[in-house]
Amino acid sequence: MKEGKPATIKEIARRLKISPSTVSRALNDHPSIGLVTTMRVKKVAAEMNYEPNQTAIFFKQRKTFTVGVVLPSLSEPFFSAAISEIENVANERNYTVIMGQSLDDADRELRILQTLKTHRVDGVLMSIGKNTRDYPFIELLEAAGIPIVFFDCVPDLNTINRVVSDLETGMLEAIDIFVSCGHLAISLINGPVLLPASIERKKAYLKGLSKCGIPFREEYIVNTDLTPEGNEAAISQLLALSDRPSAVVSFNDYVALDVMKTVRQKGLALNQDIHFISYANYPLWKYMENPPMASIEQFPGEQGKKAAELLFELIDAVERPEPVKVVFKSRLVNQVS
Amino acid sequence: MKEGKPATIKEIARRLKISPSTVSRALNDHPSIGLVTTMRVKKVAAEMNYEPNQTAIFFKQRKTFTVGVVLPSLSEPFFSAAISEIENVANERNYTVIMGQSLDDADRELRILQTLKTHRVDGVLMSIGKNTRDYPFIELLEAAGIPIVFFDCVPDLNTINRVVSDLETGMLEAIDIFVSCGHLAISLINGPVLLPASIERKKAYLKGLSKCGIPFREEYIVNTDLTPEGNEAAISQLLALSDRPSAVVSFNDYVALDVMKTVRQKGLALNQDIHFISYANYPLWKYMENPPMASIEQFPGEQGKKAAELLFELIDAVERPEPVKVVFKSRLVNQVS
DNA sequence: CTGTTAGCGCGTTCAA
DNA sequence: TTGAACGCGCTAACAG
Repeated sequence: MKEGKPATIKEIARRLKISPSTVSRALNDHPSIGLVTTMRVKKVAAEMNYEPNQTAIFFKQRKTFTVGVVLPSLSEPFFSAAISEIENVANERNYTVIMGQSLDDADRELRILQTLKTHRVDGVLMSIGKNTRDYPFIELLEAAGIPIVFFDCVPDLNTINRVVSDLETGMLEAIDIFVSCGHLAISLINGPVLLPASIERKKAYLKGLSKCGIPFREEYIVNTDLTPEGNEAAISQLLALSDRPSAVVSFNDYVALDVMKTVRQKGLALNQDIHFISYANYPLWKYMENPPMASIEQFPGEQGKKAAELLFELIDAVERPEPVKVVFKSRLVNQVS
Repeated sequence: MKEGKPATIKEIARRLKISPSTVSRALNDHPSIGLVTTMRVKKVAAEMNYEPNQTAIFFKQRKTFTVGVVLPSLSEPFFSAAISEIENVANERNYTVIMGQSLDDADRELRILQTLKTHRVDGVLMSIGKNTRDYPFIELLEAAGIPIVFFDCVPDLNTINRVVSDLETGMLEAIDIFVSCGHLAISLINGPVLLPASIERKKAYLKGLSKCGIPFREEYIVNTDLTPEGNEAAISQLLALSDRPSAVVSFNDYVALDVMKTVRQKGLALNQDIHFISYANYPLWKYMENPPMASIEQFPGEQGKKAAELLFELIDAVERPEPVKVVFKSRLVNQVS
């Protein structure tokens, strides 16, 4: 009944006048231990309020049953949806999850990875920050034999495991539906020019146009730095055109929110004078009076889940397998009209 | 250069033909080691790519520099805002954060706490689930000497450390502003009757009414189970009244979203026929065409931050201090009119 | 089936 | 200023 320090194997061994290893084996249901002694040991263990000292076990087994998750932000809906699923998968397998947020700061990101390494996590899930240019952490973890799976925002390398969304499919669908509604002046409000995510969107946009036989007009692509001001500037630029677009695909729902607000303020009618589709499928559209025509869903939860499952495969693998690439096709959802 | 296993203290000792303990001390800048040897040791350590084995250190020091965070859900904006701040505080102090989500399942919640205990976390931050009726985990952690700080959704006990929001202040402000706008028929859409959060809201609502000299009408309080259907039923009930309310305080923004949608569908004009204020301050109101009049902010980030700081004080404390209770006054924000 | 011994990597006495 | 020895709690190799 002494609540002070939890009992150790040694103590319960002494109490039963048997050896510590027998106790250890009994507690772990080792086949070579007699049923009776196993029972006796377990009984006394319970009485003495025994709890295995995991830190000792981690130390001995060289395994921590812990995975690290590194994300740009924990409060962003996309990532919190992902991490929620990741926690689920880990929980099922009796792993714990350590998390860190880089806040798009490459130094902080690296520091977190360092910490995870010294904590001897068994694996890492990661989505890199916007400002991460090179990836020293890859060989850092590689050298320590810690498998890593990237998702969503991933380094552009073929040598790594990654789960990403294919932004093209959704974009093609979006343009298709715009065209089938009679729109020909279709614009793209893209993110920062250099961002891989922007480049991919632009490529998909161009492909979508050409598939529908719509000529590309340079002035129909504008960029935003993703700040509210940038978003507003971007839409203003489009609206100022002599033949302003009647349909717009925007970088993501956050951009769309700003943009649509500006449009309203300028006295234009949403879903009438001008129509929107954007990436991300913010879950609240359904409550709005004039939501975008549709959203391009990227399935953050599913991505996180898949990435986690992949990671656990790697952790359990004996041989290091070839790098895996899993692609989630983005899809148009929430069509309102 | 062997990338296989990281070097150990022993190895670098052998390489330098000195004792492991000297190496250990040198690495930790022990004052009693000569400057030269310290330098030599550090140099060789770097060469051999030495990394301290944290699991060994945790084991020996009986300290893991890890805190656990247990929340109902990781994907809910309120909690992800909190956890983001918690991670920040922990990161500053070189602690890592393990997290688990209970999904309002009391069993899962308990299991997570068990896990945290066996992982020997140095402290726990927790917001309990809606279905948690009793708190076996409190003495569980108590017995293990693990300090715990509750926040937001906390057990109703005086013996625990907790950070909570005072729901009353915001409610009083809300009713005040409603009244000053000429509303007398002020209604409350509350959550489940038994939920402490509901009870508190009701109490505040009654107090607010009486402060303004408005008689309480039983039929002006309705309850929802917080599902979309429940929310819709609640508002329908109010709208069906012969003298329906012109102002409504709702349990939270999610309820308000459903409710306002229903109101729109019934052809009533938001912010004209009927006005809303709700708890939680969902960050997207500013984008909506007809947002609620105001929101009652509960400061999730600040709560999380404060709770984390409190926890670290407890972790560092030598003596176990008296239970602390910190209250964040809720406040009306985002007034549109 | 069970006990003995050894050691994981580190910090920390105690002696020199 | 340094080294030798020990032990944290547990598991595993090797006896018996």
